[in-house]
Amino acid sequence: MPVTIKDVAREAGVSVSTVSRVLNNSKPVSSEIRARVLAAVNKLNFQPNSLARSLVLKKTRLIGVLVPDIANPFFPVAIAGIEEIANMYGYNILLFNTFGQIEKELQYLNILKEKQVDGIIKMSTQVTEKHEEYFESTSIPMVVTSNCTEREDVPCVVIDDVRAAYDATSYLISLGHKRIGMISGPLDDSAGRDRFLGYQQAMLEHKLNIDFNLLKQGNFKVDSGKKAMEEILRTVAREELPTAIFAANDEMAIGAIGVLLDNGLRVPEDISVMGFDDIFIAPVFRPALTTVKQPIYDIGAVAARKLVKLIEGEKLSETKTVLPYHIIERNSCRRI
Amino acid sequence: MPVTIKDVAREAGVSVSTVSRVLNNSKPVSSEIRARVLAAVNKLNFQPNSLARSLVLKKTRLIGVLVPDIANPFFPVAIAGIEEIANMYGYNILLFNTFGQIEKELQYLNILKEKQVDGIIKMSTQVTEKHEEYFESTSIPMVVTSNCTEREDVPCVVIDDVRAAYDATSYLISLGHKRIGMISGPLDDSAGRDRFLGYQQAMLEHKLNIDFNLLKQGNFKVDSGKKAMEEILRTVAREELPTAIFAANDEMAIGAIGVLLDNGLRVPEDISVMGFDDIFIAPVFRPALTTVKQPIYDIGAVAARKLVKLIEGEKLSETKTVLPYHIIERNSCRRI
DNA sequence: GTGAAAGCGCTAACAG
DNA sequence: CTGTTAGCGCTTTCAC
Repeated sequence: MPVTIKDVAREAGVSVSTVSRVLNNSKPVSSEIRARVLAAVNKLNFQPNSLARSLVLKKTRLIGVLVPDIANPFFPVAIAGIEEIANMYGYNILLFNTFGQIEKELQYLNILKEKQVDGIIKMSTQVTEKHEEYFESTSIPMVVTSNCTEREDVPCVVIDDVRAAYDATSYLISLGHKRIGMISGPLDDSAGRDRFLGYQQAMLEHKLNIDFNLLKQGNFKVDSGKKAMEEILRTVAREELPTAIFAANDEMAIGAIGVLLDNGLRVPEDISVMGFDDIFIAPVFRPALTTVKQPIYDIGAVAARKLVKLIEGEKLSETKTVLPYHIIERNSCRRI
Repeated sequence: MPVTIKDVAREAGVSVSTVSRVLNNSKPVSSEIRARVLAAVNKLNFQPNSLARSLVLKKTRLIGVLVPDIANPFFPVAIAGIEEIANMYGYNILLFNTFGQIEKELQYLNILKEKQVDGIIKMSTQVTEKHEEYFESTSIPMVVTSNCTEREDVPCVVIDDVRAAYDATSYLISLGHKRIGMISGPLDDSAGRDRFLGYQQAMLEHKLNIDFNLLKQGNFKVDSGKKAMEEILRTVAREELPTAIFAANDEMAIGAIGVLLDNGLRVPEDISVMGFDDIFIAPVFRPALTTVKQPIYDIGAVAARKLVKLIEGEKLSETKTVLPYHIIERNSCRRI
């Protein structure tokens, strides 16, 4: 039913190869014939079938993107960055939400292979043995973000989460805080683990005691931040409360602040709270969130740029790109 | 290089059609041969090339999704709904960010056609003549959200934005407010237009004056809410200030509240602010946002369900699905 | 410059 | 039940 290259050829009175040539500018075609072909294309409103094209070219101009949780405000921004660059180079995005489930991710990785995507961007979460197998078994270029593996051959774009968390914690310490709690992310997630490591490192290095009662693990969502804070409030005596809380992301920080406020505690007067990411809400939240700003959009954009290079066989100037972060001082932390 | 169905056939000592049959369970195959084929598939780690498959089947199991702005927290949640249902039925998502630009959207629509997607979900923004042409020219099933057209044949899933905005405004009125301003969305966006209409309707019906100085247009982003509020503050005398502001979405409401707070005005004591959408931040924001809750995830899920039905030739029980909304009373609006 | 024909990897008649 | 074969719509040698 749809019009094919054959129809165009017939209409223009030429061969299909000629049509293909003018469509792709792959070989010189006399201007007279070119015009006839173009006219036919227009008249029939022909649109090439990219499946057929891809099948012979072995190129789909498709990039698979795996995110753990698209509803987490971090990822849409990164995806926007990916999309923008990908589009610029003529690639489109096949999106998969893994819910952080490793089996789902593996399953999707297989689908991506079947769909013959030209490349894959895998955002955060862990890299398991199964992944390693996958890396071995396929030659689809892949770049990962927020999580460099030990494998030298898998390019990645990250920030230095450990150092960022170290700096954030040190910032809190420089403000005079000594009892600093942390609401961490899941420890099987690299960002979760690294940020916890950074916190630990800073505490240790400053000879500050880590009170395990002030340590809670969340899942990067608002609710888990709430729960963590509630638990701290419930289990820790008033006078033992931390003077500062470092949350592994802004969402959890916001959840924690809500609970604090609801319990008549003031932020930052009674307790300082520091976030991580600097999502859109951080500057407008009250108190405006003191946080670690990640170049979220750029993470996506750089990953996409890297992947495109990889796909097109260019050399990467560096396989691991570390992007800068900044501590943004706002109003949720105070000097004591 | 990659292993094809031919390789499997050779390995198993059967014909390609037999391999195809066991892979698709399309025809009975003796269990002995089936086992041999499966063994070969495993041994060679064969993965069918879905391009070739799609080319002959004329079915890609791909759904194109067009969103105006993936960074707007509304859409990721809707996308999650789409993804979940689509996946359940074996479809994957091709994502496009249109930035609200109509030409970009049209361009993407063409790409989707070339990519032979089985269906399209188009979220919000307008439906122009060009779109109409597109609808005419293609037979790809499409469902639109947040924006029903006059075309009876294009299924959609929406909430009644006019009535929701009407109810929201009436709610404010019922609280005793008379000077109610509005920060609307772009009027060429259906949600923007309808919500403004609903506001207008409620005001008129309650014989309340609409002060044009209290009307500002934003673009659904936090910053535009800020700007709108700043402008109102700058141009309107203190004693003429509205007692309530209705923002066309939560982001703008949050932006507005920030400006109010920064200017020493209290929310809701001095000015009430009502939002729309109930994005994740609404309940945790301070003051917790009084808003109109849309079933965001469901909008995506229902749209996807509808589209799948359409693709698979099932009858739709209704072409237009109107989902319920609810006014959520929290702390950003007060009775005066 | 242009056309004929092979083939990308798979499915689905059509025979047997 | 199983194999042979003809395409799906396109690109690309290879001749002319």
